[in-house]
Amino acid sequence: MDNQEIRNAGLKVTLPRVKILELLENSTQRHVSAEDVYKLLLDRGEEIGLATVYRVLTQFEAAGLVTRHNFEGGHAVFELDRGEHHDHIVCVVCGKVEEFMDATIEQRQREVANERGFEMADHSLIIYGRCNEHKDN
Amino acid sequence: MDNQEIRNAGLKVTLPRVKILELLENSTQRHVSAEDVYKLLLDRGEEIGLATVYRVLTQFEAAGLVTRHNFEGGHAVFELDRGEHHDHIVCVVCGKVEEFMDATIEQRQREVANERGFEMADHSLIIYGRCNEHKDN
DNA sequence: ACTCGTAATGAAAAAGATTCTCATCTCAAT
DNA sequence: ATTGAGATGAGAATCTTTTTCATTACGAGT
Repeated sequence: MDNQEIRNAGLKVTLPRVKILELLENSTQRHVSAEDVYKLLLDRGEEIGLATVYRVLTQFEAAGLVTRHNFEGGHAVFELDRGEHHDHIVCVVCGKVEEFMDATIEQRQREVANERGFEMADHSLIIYGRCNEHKDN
Repeated sequence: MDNQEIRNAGLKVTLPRVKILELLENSTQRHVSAEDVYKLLLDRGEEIGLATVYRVLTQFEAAGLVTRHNFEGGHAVFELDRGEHHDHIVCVVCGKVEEFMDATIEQRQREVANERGFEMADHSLIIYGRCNEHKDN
């Protein structure tokens, strides 16, 4: 379970780390900022310092447990890695985020990289648009 | 020339705006942060306040003159729009940035958005990889 | 060219996000 | 249980960006 994942990451199994990982697994929000994590933990009665939240999230990222996204808004959001890769589409009006995976795009990205002598390691694709409810505005 | 572009954006033609636009056109760096712009202007002997640089860049973005990128690093970078849209491929070893445009990917993005009830307004695609000289490492 | 109202600027303060410092505490190997 | 390395918490510090507000500059109309 959690403890093993943390251990595998080469980190000591501490209460803050366990609680943060639990929260990421159980939260209804898929994309949370450090501040979000801090507050959600408070709601659950866990008083874990904000600095620790930042530290742990950064460590989880380095360990490949979570991914950090630099969406717009001046702050990073984190997402628990669940194996399956996907990209994001964000509503510029309400901020709603949906996920998608498109084989054609994935394939072409790899080709584009190769054509330019690059070996693709990773990529970040975010589509911005107006969702159903905000197409007018 | 510049003045007209600024006027077309619905902005008054002021010295700071002209100087910043000039700098973006002549700079060798394609991607500059607000801080970069501020310092490059200082180097040229133009003392324009940092707050003004932020304001003007934001206005230029709203006017479609420049694009704001949220690369990693905790700060935004701006790039002068030269008409032709393109995405970026970044070498994770040396930081080299190349630009590309792929019609297939562009097309699929629009389709993916539509399939999900979104109307695409913009997108950000960054491929990370190892360039020619760093494929080993 | 001159006047005048509006919009723009600069400096400093404020706000927001993230990192750092350091004294204290906790995990886990012995 | 002991102990030392690593982790934590609180607050300070740093960095980026925005806001405030008094002053200044643009440009429309004369």
